[in-house]
Amino acid sequence: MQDKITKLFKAIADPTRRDIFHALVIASSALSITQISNQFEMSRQGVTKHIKTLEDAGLVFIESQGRERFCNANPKELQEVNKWLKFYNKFWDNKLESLDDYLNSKKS
Amino acid sequence: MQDKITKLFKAIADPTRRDIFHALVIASSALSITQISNQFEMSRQGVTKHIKTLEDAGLVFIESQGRERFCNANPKELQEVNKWLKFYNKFWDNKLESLDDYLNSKKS
DNA sequence: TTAATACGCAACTTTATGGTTGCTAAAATA
DNA sequence: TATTTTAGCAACCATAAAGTTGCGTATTAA
Repeated sequence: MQDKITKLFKAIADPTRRDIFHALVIASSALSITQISNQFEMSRQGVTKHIKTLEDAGLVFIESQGRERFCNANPKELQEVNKWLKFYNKFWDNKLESLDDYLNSKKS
Repeated sequence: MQDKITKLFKAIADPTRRDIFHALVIASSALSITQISNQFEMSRQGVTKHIKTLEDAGLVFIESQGRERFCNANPKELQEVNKWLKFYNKFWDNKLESLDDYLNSKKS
């Protein structure tokens, strides 16, 4: 339905999902769905949906253990965002050499 | 209604808007609404809406000249995304020192 | 001054998104 | 075994988002 990078951008475009993701990143261990939803003023189902979105985007992975599902952040996936940004960095970064490089590569 | 960073993330979460933004970044000069919409298989109004979203996010600024409205990319605004990413970089970057720094700063 | 061009505004349609509740099933506990 | 806990699934609702068409208006060109 949607390409990977779009899924990723959409996942982090929602403030609640950024919060959930952040909670998982700074957590010292994996958190169950219930543990996460207790931290938010929202139904468990609402949280579950957000986690599904994060999972689809590759930002979260889940390990089932008995009846519980432990969620882990996968911040490495944000490298994709970083890659996307990299091209545009040339246009605002202080390292103007990069822009030069880009312009030269365009000519050749 | 929405905070700045959310607007920014939502703006770049749409593939068409990323395309429009990209077209503006690599354009050698500012492009009018009509010039942009000619590059897309979409009505001019559709493009106008996207540009409004990009403008609200600070990614595009417009200079009116007569009956025309010339659009310019403002890639510098992506610094905000970069800032947001920076925190999570610690968790996947090769520079593990940064992670160390972070963990130490947590303890103290 | 007439005609064409560039554009905004408003209304409307469709589909996505964010969220809810109710129910069911599996696993853990008493 | 009976009960509580954890969580998925499905249906539903409200609002937002993506896109369209039609129309009015200012500016430029003929």
